[in-house]
Formats: sequence, C-alpha cells, structure tokens
Amino acid sequence: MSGSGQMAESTSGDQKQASVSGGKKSGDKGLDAIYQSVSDAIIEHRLKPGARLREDALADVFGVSRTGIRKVLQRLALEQLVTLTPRRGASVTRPSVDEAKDVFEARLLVECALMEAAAKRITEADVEDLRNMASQEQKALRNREQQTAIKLSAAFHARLAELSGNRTLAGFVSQLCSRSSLILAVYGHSGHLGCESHDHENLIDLLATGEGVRAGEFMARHLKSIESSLSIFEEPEETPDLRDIFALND
Amino acid sequence: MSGSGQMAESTSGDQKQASVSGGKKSGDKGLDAIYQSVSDAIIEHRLKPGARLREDALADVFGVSRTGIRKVLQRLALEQLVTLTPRRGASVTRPSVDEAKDVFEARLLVECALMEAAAKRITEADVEDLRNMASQEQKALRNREQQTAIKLSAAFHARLAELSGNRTLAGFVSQLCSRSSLILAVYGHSGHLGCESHDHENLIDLLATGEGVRAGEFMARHLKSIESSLSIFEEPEETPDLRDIFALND
DNA sequence: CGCAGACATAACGTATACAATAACCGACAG
DNA sequence: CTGTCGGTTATTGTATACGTTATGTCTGCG
Repeated sequence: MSGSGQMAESTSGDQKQASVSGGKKSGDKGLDAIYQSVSDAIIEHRLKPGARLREDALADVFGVSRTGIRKVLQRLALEQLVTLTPRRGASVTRPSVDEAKDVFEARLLVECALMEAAAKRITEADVEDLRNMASQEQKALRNREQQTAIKLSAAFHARLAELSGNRTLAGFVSQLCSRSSLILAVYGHSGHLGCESHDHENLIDLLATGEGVRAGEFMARHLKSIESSLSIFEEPEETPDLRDIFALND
Repeated sequence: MSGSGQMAESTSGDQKQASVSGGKKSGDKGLDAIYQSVSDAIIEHRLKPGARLREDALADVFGVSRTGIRKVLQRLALEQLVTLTPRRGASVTRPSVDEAKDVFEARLLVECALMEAAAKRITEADVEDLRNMASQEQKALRNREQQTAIKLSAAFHARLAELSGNRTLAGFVSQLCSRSSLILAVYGHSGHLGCESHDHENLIDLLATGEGVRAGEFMARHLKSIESSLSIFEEPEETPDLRDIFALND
C-alpha cells in the first residue's frame, strides 16, 4: 500500500462536476493517501521511533513535491506521531516515559468512561463489525504478523470509541491509540504484544449484552495490563537532556 | 491586530514579528506568533464564526507569504477552529449542534476527572496564579470586555487542566476550551457570558484545600450551567442540510 | 599526531510563480 | 422578462527555486 495510491492526473476528459451532492470532503487529492501510508507505516513499526523522515526522500517516493510532504508531516506532528525539529527535519517520535504515562492515563480515563455510552448505542451491525476486527487481529497474531496486529488493535480501540457517538472524544482516542502503538514499539517487549489475550472478545460480549459499567471496568483492567506489560525505564539517551545534566540555563 | 507580542517559547530565542522579506535573523519562524494572533482573534470573537480567512489577505496583514499562512491555517483546522473547504478557502468554524454537545460532554468527562489530580498537585504558586487569572477575568467582566473575558475564561480552564500534570490531557482540554469559545459565540446569548458568577473563585478554594472530589463535582455543575445557558437550537441555515431535508442518499 | 577552523554539501524554511477550479457576471435566446 | 450558457476573475493547490543553516570532512598548524 505504500508508494502507489495516488490518482493519476491524466486528463480524464469528461470529469464534470457530479459533486454537487456527492463526495463528502474528497478535496484532498492524494495527500490523505500519503498521510495514511506514512501513518500506517509508523503504527506498524515499519518506521521505527527515531527514524528520520527526509522531505526529499518522501517526496521522491510518493511522487509529489515537498510542499505536500510538508503538509503531511505537519499533520503527523500535530498528532504527535512525528517530531519536527526546527532545522533538522522530521523523525518518528520517540515517546518519553512521561508521555507514555500520560497517554495511558488519558486512555484509562476516556476509554473506560466511553464504554457506558457505547453499550447503550451499540447495534447488531456494530457487534458484527467488532467481532470481525477482533478475529482479524487474532489471525494476525497467530501468523506472527505483529505489525498488522498492532495496527488492528489500535483500530479496534478507536472503533470502540466511535460507538459512543462523540466524535470529538473518538478522535482523541484514535490519536491516543496511535501514540500507544509508538509506546509499544519503544517500551514493549519484542514478541509480546499488549492485547494478546482474548480481552477484545470479552469486551465485545459485555457491550453486546449492554453491561456498560462492567465493560468500563474490564477496559480499565485491559489497559492497565497493557501498561504494566511495558518496561518503562529511563532512557539513557535523550537529546535534550544535556541542559538538564549540566544545569546550563537556556 | 498585527504585531501583538506573545509569550516566547523557551526553545530558542524570541522573535518579535515577521519581518519583511529579506533577512530573518531569528531563524526560528515567527509563524507561532501569527498562529497565536489568529487564534486569539477567533477566541475573542473578533473573527466571528463563518468569517472567511483569505490566504492573500492574511499574508498581506502579517507580512509573510501564503506558505506560512497555509501552515497556520492548517494547524487551526486540525484544532477545529477553522474549517478548510477544498476549493473555497478557510473560514472560522461554525460549530454544529452535535459538535457543541460533544465538546461539552468531553469537557464534562475530562475536566472533572482532572480536578482530583489537580487538587493533589497544586502548589501555592499555582493558587496565586489562578487567583490572579480569576481576578483579571472578573475585572474584564465588570468592564464589559466580553471578548477579553471569554479568552481569560478559556485560559483559566486550560490552566486548571495543566495542574493535573498530564500534558496530553491538558492539551486536549485546551482545545476543547477554544472550541467552547466558538460555541459561545454561536449559541450564547449576547451580554450573558458563561462563567459569569464566581464559580472560578470557588473552584480555586476547593482545590487549595485539597478537596479534589468536591472540586470535580463543582466543575460538573459549572460546566452544566454553562451548557444549559446556551440556546442550542437547530440552525435553519446549514449548507449540507439539504440532503437531510430532501432525504437524498449520498 | 591531534585539534581547530573553514569549506563544501545537503537538507530545511520561505517565497514566488504557475495552473486549475469554482464563483460571479453578462449576454443571448426563448 | 426569464433562464441558461459562456466568459472572466478571483482564490486556492501545487511545484519549483532560492536562501539559510547545520553537519561532516578536509586541511593546516601547533
């Protein structure tokens, strides 16, 4: 999915405006696709934390100019997936220990609270969809496709949050899940994914039976178990530590 | 509105304003200052919802080229303060009824929960600072400077969230407060500001005495009273409503 | 032989130029 | 008089070019 995925701007001729009542916001031509590709690559750990993302290289790969790449990079930076250093370019964010703690604290607070609303609003189709996602995730895990599993797990949690009907909070959770994927990459043990057990299936069961409170409690345990499975140690190598170490004023 | 000095980031130096084309010795871009100016103007309702933000006009006003303006606009768009319509440019977001509901629901969930952590971590200096902010807000209200009061109110809530120590959630609350300011502009009664009473002072008292739970409950009442003071009615004029009205499938 | 300073290179930041598209207005026909 | 079609204009989207800065290397001097 990387590389291709941009519509060719060949003269389509009779592309009249049938968009009076058609597309939602399909204005972004190929930039959204590029964003998705890069985002997926980061979430799937194909781009590891600390990897440098040169604008020229990305522009070359995706066949657009640096202008578009900069837009994508900026969006990723606002979502905290990449870090933009003033004169040094972009790199995949390496979450700090504090960031990791904050992210999981936020998830604990928001995702659990959202379960009650989700339980009230969930439909049969939603349950079907969620079971499908969970099954795909399990399959990926069995096939040792950790990258895919991580992405699917994040998508599952994001989908869950969407059920609440609150788009604002759902978007926030989606961001948190993406960042969690980065945290997994840095502080997680290789070969030991967070959502390894059948927690997601259990979660679906609770929601399907309308047990919102129980689902929230279960989600709390689920997230705590993920967090505790991480080995959050202070990293010896942190670039801006120098000032701290030597107590130099800025 | 041009040339309003903002707080300088601690990262590297300070930049007064965007200088004319030529040597920018500051190196670091002054785009953050432009962002702050536009953001403040929106939050203070000097730019009202629906107002169009032409790139050329902004570029001319701030003395930079459209490139920088686009970056600022995009950031504002990701924070939902401006809406970017594909070929029509940027305009100040006019929050829908659903958005307003979502935002206040999110604030209710997050801000209240954060009060407990804030009560545990608050320091004397924080209390001093908060009282100062609340006093400024009251002064602005007495002087009928609604614009300033609205901005200060949003800043107060954002500052409160910062006390929790969770930067991720604090940033989220800050966004929600900015959006709330927009909601106030659309659905609030003129001459009747949300945080009119002395709720903020009471909130500080509760936090200063370590009553986190009480503070959370008070915050809940506070936010609900703001929300209920709004007149959230269905807007008769919503561009995409046509599909809804005529039940045209997409 | 080691360090320091300068130069070259490469990557980012900004501006400008070009192209595409949608809105607006005028003209013409029914 | 009205509706529709075509042209014009204005504004955004994209690309490219240029300037700035940081980094790495090379050379000269101690």
